[in-house]
Amino acid sequence: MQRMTLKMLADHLCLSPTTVSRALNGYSDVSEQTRDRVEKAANEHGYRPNANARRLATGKSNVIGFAFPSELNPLADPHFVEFLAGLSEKVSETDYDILLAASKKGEASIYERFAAKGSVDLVVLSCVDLSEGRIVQLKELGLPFIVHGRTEHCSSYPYLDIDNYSVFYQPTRMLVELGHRDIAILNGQEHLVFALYRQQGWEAALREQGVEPRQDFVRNSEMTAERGYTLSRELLEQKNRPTALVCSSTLLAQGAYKAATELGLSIGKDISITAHDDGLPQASAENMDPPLTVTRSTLRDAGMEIANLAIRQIEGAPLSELQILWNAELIYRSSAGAYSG
Amino acid sequence: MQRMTLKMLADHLCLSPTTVSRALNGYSDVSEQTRDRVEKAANEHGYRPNANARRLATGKSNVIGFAFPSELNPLADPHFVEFLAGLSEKVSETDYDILLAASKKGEASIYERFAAKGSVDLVVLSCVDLSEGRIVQLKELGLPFIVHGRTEHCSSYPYLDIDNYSVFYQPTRMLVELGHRDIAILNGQEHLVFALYRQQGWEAALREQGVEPRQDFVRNSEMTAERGYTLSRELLEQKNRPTALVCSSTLLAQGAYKAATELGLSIGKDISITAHDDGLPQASAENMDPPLTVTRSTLRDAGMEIANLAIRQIEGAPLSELQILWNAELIYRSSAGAYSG
DNA sequence: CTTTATTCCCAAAGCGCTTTGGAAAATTAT
DNA sequence: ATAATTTTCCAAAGCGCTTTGGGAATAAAG
Repeated sequence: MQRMTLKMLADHLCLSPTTVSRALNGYSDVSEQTRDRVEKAANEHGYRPNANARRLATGKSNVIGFAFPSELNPLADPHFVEFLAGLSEKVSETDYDILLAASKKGEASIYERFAAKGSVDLVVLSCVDLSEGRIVQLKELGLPFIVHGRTEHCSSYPYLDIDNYSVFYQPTRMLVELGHRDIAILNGQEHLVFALYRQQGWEAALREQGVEPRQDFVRNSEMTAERGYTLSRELLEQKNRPTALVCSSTLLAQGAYKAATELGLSIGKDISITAHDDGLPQASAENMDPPLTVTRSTLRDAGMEIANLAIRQIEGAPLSELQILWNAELIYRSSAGAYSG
Repeated sequence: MQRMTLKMLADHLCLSPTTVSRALNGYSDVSEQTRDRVEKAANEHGYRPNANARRLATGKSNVIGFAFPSELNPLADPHFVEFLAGLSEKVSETDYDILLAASKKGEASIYERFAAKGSVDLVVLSCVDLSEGRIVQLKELGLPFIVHGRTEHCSSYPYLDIDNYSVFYQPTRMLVELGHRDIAILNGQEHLVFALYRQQGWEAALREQGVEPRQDFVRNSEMTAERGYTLSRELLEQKNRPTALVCSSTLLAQGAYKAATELGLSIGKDISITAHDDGLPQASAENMDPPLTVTRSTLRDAGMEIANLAIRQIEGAPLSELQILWNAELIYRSSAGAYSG
């Protein structure tokens, strides 16, 4: 079966391709009557404009790109996958698509390709770290982008981020007020921006109460249950063990639960545990035993919002509307309790 | 900075666009000398043909599509993610891209869009189930596809699959020879084709030795550690419990290990456990304690091979070269042992 | 009834590439 | 020397769409 083209449809309707195109694209200079006729015929014949022809004509691809270096496969990280799920769910409600590109030669080469080939309108950046070369490169290439997260110079580009400072500030402060002094953190990898901000939030909350943050109570690692377990064992087996653990992910907290349990510590009594909850289905905070105190902000929502922002950016929204900071609220559950000296 | 076009490059070289295009595309009717000159200039100026223009001209998009219904998000399944990682890793070595599309209205609507818009050369199907409507639809649409897995009428389309019959036949047979009679299976969801074939392999291995397969020893479910745990508890707590468990995934086996351990059963002695090993990094069979006996065939390799096949298919390889069946070898480790009545 | 707006439609010119079908120049054959 | 090839290049015609810049009706205003 021959694919239906604009011209064929036009011939069929005894109209010019111009008019059919304009009718379908909602221009006002076509009568309602013809527009109806055109739309009906288009539906009947299952006509869809050829994507590539349209892209060539408009210079827009309606594609959102996502690149990653294949060695550090983000697909292996449930946090990232959850984000991507939100992104693609939202994008699929629109006429945009998502292009995935992995490369052994790093993202830089992909962006360069994207930019030169024009196969993508915008790229989404995630897992930003402190020395974010990608942003510089994308600016040079003139390839629009949106960042999930922020770097230091975030004022000049669109982003969506959560207030990571407060993500650790809030639970730490709460724990201090519950009487805890020895509060350790299980954080994400230290090159990641969010991890830095979270650590700062933790330090600030402690210092406010006159507690000097102990650097030996800081752990940075991949956010998996396994690592959470290992690091928690380390921390909790010391003689001067922390009485509370603030984790960057519910996965880390899962590991912490296991370690605490093995060491015979009662969670919420002998040891208080909190985490940031990204809404991973594999590690739901409320179903843990005991239920886990968290700051919550789901990655799925973030993915969806990034999709919104991306599309609005492509359609020309001003920068000011494309910089969003979400707050994560503290949800108290029984995994945290008063210090029992 | 203005994007470099073919025409600009041609002007710069005092050649016609035709010649430049043909030089870059390896046609033989351009002298080696000019070809060199063209290639050098193209590199210098970072010229890449505009993807959309090329697509329009050639009618090929160089894009491999992947669709999924957004409610049943395959990204949540580590098995699928591992497959996708392999796929994208391989694809990224070529000039192809991967388009991801999620839809609430099911894959059907996506394929229809893909076909009508011409945004994709081929789609990859995975998680095929018995009543595979997608295949019928794609044939009708004339949209090329390749299947990871098979259905019953697999002779007419390209696929890559592993011999799932033997995936369960081999370990079951081995277990029977070790003296086991009561062998239960923890299989994938029953609507999935691979689960069916595996079950048949299990049944055959039992019947060959005169053991009638017990239907109450069959469990079908999502392949997660949690489900593996629950189902194993169920099975092992019965009075007439199975003495061996054959699992469809190392994740299920992880759950089985936990259940067995909790019930005080020594793995490899009181209870033998085997699994199919998809090569998930989260659940490595050799690192389990005791090391897990498996049939192994990694999903990452499958993803890479599907990428190869997809591209060869697009480039016109005959069907006969595009139907591949892999065997999964049995790797014996100490999680399985002789029946100790 | 003319003039000025409005409404509705379309011819033609691209978008940036590939491909077809020669043509000119350089080689080889006669 | 001319004729027959071979080599090397290019003009022009698309691919299927959007957009520009009118033009022919029709309606409103003078």
